[in-house]
Amino acid sequence: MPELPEVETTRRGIVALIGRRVKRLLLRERRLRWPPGRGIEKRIQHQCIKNVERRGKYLLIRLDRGSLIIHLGMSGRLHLLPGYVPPRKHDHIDLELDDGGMLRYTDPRRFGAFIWVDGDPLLHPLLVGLGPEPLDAGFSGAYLYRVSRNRKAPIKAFIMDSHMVVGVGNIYANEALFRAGILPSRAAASLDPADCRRLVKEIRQVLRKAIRAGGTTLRDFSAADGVPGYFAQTLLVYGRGGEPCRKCSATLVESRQGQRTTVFCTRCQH
DNA sequence: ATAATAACCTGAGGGC
DNA sequence: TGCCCTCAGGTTATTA
Repeated sequence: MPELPEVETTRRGIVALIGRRVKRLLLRERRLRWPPGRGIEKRIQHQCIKNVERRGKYLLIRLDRGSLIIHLGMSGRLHLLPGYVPPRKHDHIDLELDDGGMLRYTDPRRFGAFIWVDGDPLLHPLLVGLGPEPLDAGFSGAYLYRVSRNRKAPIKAFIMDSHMVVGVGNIYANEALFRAGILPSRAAASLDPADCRRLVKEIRQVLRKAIRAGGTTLRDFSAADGVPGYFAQTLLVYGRGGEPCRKCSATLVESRQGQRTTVFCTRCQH
């Protein structure tokens, strides 16, 4: 479900947690992609929430003596509720606050994660090897050119690899490659410095615009207050296979690349 | 080390 | 209405 813009939208929707205190954690289902550690309920109880951050597609909720690492997987959502609401199917975790509010974690497919860590969350094995944030200065054309040398993998798979750069999922990989005029199937190493500069520029731009729009809502994504994202109206290729290219009117081609639907224009992308 | 595939899950939608 | 198939915004583990 969520790529970087949707996770960032979620983060902004839950910053109101800061300064509030945990009354208790209610775990109805612990069979997630990475299960919450044993004893998480006891460890988090009565702690004050200090900050709400994001690293790639991970949300980091920092408390007095430790942090929550939350990943939404494909179908995860977080909702900040002002008071008690009866839980529905797939409402796996409630973080109850001492003022009566609660943060509810919902995830039908259970590909997500809700983990407690005592130490620095950035040193957790899931986070420690991650590539640069795409909106930080460390993600530059020069960087992409350097790390893609001798890499035969398709450039689309390459930019979706979180060890190269975080936050780029299937929607925005398709969109950025179209905007940069680069075919998704090209070997990463075949990009020259100008290609890399263009691609980095378009990745950054499309992510920034999507954040501004509140993310992309295709089926079920919404911000923590329930408001959907509006970036779907801006998508140029994703979900448009067989339809005319918005730049040149040629029919967009849809194929499958590494189990992922890939859409591109053979006239605009080379 | 790198690249390709399988695996983890549930739900929605299409064809019959 | 039901059954079977495919697909879905992610990531790791396993295999060559």
